[in-house]
Amino acid sequence: MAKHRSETTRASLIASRENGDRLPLWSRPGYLIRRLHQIHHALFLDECRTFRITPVQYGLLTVLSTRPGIDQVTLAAELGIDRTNVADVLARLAARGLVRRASAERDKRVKLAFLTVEGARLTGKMYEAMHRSQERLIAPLSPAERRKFMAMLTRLVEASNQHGRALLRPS
Amino acid sequence: MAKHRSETTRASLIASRENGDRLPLWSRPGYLIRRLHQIHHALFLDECRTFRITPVQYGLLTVLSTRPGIDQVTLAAELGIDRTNVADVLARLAARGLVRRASAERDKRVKLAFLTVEGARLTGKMYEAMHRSQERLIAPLSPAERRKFMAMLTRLVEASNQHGRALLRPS
DNA sequence: AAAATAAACGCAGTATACTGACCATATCGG
DNA sequence: CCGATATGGTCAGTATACTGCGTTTATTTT
Repeated sequence: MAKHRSETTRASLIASRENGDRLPLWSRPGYLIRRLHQIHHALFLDECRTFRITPVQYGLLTVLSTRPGIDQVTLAAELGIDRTNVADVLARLAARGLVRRASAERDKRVKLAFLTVEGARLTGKMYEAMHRSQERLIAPLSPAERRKFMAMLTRLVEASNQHGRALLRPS
Repeated sequence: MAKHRSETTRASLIASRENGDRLPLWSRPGYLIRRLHQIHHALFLDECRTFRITPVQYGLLTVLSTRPGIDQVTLAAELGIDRTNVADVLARLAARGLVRRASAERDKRVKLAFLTVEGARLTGKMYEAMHRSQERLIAPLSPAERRKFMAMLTRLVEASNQHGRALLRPS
C-alpha cells in the first residue's frame, strides 16, 4: 500500500513536471478527427441499421456498382484502405451473397469482384439512408462553412495521401 | 459462364439505373474524415515508431498523467471511446508496465488506473514526437485556416457528441 | 429490510485496418 | 531462355472500437 502510494506520487510528479500545461487532448486535430470519424460511423449505422451494412462495406458496394470486375488492389486504392482489409470486407459481402468473386483469365494472380443482382439492389435502396447520414454529420455547419470544410478536408487528404499502405487513388 | 456474365450484366444495369450520377465516394464528408483519420494514425506511428505507442494509447497515458486514479468509465468519457475498448488498451499498457490498475476501496465495482514511473517518463519523452505528428497533419493549411478548421471540427464533435456508446465528456 | 433499479466491469463476438511474411504468377534484363 | 524483380493474393498476428449479455456491487424505492 505505502509502496503503491509512493510510486503513484512519483509518477504524478514526473507527469506534472514533464507534461504540465501542454496541448490538451481535445485541442489536438488528430483526436478531434478520430472522434468525428466515430460519430459518422455511429450516424451511418443509425440510418442504415435495417440493411446491416457498414460505411466501408457500402463504399465498396458503390465502387463495384460503377466499376464491375475490378481487382482487389485497384479496389483498395479507390477506397483508400489496405488490400488485406479489402479481402476481409469482400469475404463478408460474398458470404451474404451481395458480391461475387472470380479469377481473371489473362492474369491468374488477379481476383475480380462483381455485384450480384441482390447486391446492386441493396446498394440502390440504401442510397437515401447513406445520404441522410452524411447530411446529419455536417448539419451543424452553414452551407458556406460546409463547402470550406469539405475543401479543407480534401486538401489535407490529398497533401498527405502517400502515408500508410492504404494510399487513396480515386479514378 | 454464360450464367455469370448475364448476372453481372443485370447487376450493372440495376446499379447504373438506381445509382448513376450520384454523390461520388470522395465528395462524401464521412469518407474524407475516415481517410484523414487513417492518415493521422500513419503520421503518428511514423513519428512515434521507436516508442511503440499508438495514438489512443498515448491519449490514455496523457489523461492518466493529469488525472491519476481515474476509473475506467470516466477514462472512457475523457477519451471519447467505449469502456470495453478502454479496458483493452489498459490491459496492453499494464502488460508493458506503463500503467497500474487497482480496485477502489469505497466502491468494489470500480477499478482505478495509474501511470507507473516508467509510464510517466515515456509519456513525457513522447510529447515532442506526438506534437510533430499533429503539426504535420494540418501543415497544408495556413495558420488562419487551421484555426477555422479546428473550430469547425470542435463544433461538429460537440453537436453530435451524443451518438454511440463512446460519448465524449472532457473535464 | 426487501425488491427493483442502476452502475461498473468483464467476456464473447464482430468489423475495420493495418504489418510482416509467404506463395504464385508476370514481366523484364541480360 | 533464365534469373531477378515486381505484382496480386493470402495468412497470421495485433490494435482499435464497438454490441450484447451476464455478474457483482450500490443505490433507490417500496
